[in-house]
Amino acid sequence: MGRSPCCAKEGLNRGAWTASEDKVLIDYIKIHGEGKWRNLPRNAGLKRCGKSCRLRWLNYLKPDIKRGNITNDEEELIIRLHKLLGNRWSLIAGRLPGRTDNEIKNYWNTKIGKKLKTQQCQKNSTHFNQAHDKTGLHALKSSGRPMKVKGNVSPIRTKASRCRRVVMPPELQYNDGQWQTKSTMGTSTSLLHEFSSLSQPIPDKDNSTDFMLDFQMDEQLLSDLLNMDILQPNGFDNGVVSDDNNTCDDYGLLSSNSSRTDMVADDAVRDSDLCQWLL
DNA sequence: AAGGAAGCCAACCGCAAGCGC
DNA sequence: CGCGCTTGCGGTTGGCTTCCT
Repeated sequence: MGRSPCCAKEGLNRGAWTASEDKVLIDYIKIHGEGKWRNLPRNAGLKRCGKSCRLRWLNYLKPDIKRGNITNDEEELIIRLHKLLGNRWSLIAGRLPGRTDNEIKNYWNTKIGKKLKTQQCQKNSTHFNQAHDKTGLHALKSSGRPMKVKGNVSPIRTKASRCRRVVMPPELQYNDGQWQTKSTMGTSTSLLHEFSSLSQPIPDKDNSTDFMLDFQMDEQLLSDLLNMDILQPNGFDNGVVSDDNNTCDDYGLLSSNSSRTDMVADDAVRDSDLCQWLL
């Protein structure tokens, strides 16, 4: 038998939505509400796939969607949340009222990621210049637009991952609801610094910054996380060694598959819990 | 002025979680 | 418990716009 396709591919409109299609969708949802996306197109008389209707509504037509430029405050928040959550755009969007995950994802891919990469490359260039002066790696136009560079510059490729395992350095112990160093057993606040200095790259090149996902942390630690300077390489990722192709790894622009990490605290926190902390 | 490169963003695609039966 | 369906998510694509040479 098999599963029926989400929508019949034939006879459906594709591409950009027209104003009349938008109106039909809006009118239908006004009356019947959201949901039942699969049946919506047929009931509403739209020649669109249900997924397409849902996407159009959620990303564009929904009344509470905020249009217009991302503000500096929003950008700062996105950066911090991304540092904490990785490419979990829906969670990030949940903290930005009126913004959609798609919008934030696009904004990240086109603006923030690039900006951070540029800044890091500029920073690296002071060390990199002497040895790699001819690579053009950090070449920038005066306008700030990156020059076309041949060579080993990789595009930013982030990968979403559902972190189920957390790597903790052996120096840390979980004690009374906190991670503490064996040496100091300090508070979670001081721990942040301790942890930063202790974190090391995983031998099999796991440069992930998302190892903190699903990690059980108290509010104070979360506050520290959100207030960390994203451009401070000595954050979580201190000591992370960039591989040959990715000079900006230590900003968390590249995440990795959590399955490669060793387990210490499995399933410590679910997404919903993380959301609770963020609220 | 024109052609190509890069930027931008809406939309699509495939996968997986969650749910009901 | 297993299966199928629905929904949501994140990565990718395609086309229009803007910028640069």
